[in-house]
Amino acid sequence: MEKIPPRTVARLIIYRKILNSLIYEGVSHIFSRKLAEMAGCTPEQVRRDLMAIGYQGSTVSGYDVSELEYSIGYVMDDPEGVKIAIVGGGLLGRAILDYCYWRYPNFSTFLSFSNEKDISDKVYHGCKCYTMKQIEEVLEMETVDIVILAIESEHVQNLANRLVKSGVIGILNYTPIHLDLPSEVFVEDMDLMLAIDKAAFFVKHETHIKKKKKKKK
Amino acid sequence: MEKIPPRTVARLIIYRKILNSLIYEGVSHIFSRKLAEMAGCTPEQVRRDLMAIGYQGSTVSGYDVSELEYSIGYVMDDPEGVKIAIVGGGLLGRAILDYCYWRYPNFSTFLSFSNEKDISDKVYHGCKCYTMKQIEEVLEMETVDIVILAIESEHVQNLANRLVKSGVIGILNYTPIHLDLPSEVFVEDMDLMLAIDKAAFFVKHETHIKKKKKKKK
DNA sequence: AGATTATTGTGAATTCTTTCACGAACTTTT
DNA sequence: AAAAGTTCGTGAAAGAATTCACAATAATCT
Repeated sequence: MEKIPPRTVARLIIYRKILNSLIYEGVSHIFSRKLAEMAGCTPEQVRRDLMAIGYQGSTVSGYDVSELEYSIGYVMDDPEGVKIAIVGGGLLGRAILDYCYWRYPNFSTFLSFSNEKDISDKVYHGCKCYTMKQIEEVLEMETVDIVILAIESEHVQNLANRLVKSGVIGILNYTPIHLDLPSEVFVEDMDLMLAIDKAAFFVKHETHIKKKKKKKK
Repeated sequence: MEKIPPRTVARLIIYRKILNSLIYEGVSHIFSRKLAEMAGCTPEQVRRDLMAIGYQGSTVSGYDVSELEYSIGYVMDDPEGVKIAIVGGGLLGRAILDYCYWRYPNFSTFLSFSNEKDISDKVYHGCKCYTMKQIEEVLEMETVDIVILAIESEHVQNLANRLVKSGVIGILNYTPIHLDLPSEVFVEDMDLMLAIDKAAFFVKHETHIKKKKKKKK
């Protein structure tokens, strides 16, 4: 399979979420125009993106919702699933855990690490909780692919190094500290303040407004 | 001033955060190479980005940290500041509020709306808290530019419409529901699960790995 | 049964972004 | 004082992503 462009990947994930809710609602087919509208992009993008995964629709009824959902999953999901841990039992960590609890599509394991006494050693939403000291020990037993970092501590870089050494290959970094890690590790800095700053700029400069639709001839 | 490319805006915000911590540490000058390393991008990108805001460095000592920080602020900040409200007093809402409390650079007002009885009518980190019912009433008195949506409710679209009608022009949407709003409104969907899905894909497909540095001749 | 309309798939054009490559300015080394 | 090494700024090339525009197809209307 050809390499899928990153922007396409991001949108495919969105389409998939929409398709799943359409399945739930009992919708059987959808046109690129409608899907684009629901996803917040253009119909052309939808069609190009689906080209990338080789899914073909019909000019009559558009795309078969279930089939398409399956096709996206086929291309994107790893058959072994993805194992995830959350580090940090504060407000944010627990918020994310709650969030995941309600709708985790294809992630097999969840683990949680935290220093908070009342959280460690419990099972929360089916998710085993440990103390931070146990990280190495636990990751020795259970493989974890992605760690969600949601702590306030200063020693995040150190912690990240420990995680990578224990076999973690992806980090979602909710701390405001930029992490420097080997390039094989996927790191996404999710700094909440940066998102606000960005919104502030675009709102004030009106740079985000799309150009007008051009007239039909 | 020429329109600043969106990617550049995103990076400028990152540079600025770094520059502020450098100021705090007493560093007076920095080279594009170092700044790039700290920001996770290339020196060429740094130099191009700074071109976009018309800041000139020196070939000898690089960029003056304070001056550059000021220049970025001059281009990006609205002199009137940005007024922000958080809707939702659950774990996520409070996490974000805590987060903002520690480091809000140039946002003037914070308001918070929530249904939780024990949160409304309080002042939290200097942030006035109201019930959701008071939204129109409060927004009539105080302008709010950006709202951070951090609720679990189903009627998010409705709520968003109300907010926009009350003058809100930007929304950071932490709910999993895609919002359909007039194109003048800046909306960023921040669905936490999508971030995980994306990480899962890139981790498993190793698409994120940069190509090797090429040899010097 | 022909004209009209809607939709997909996709080459080609366009726009946006990154990277390359090198001149100019200055410092340090030999 | 010449050579070698930095670094910045930037034109130009390369690479990605989006958008345009239209052929192909099938349904519906007149």
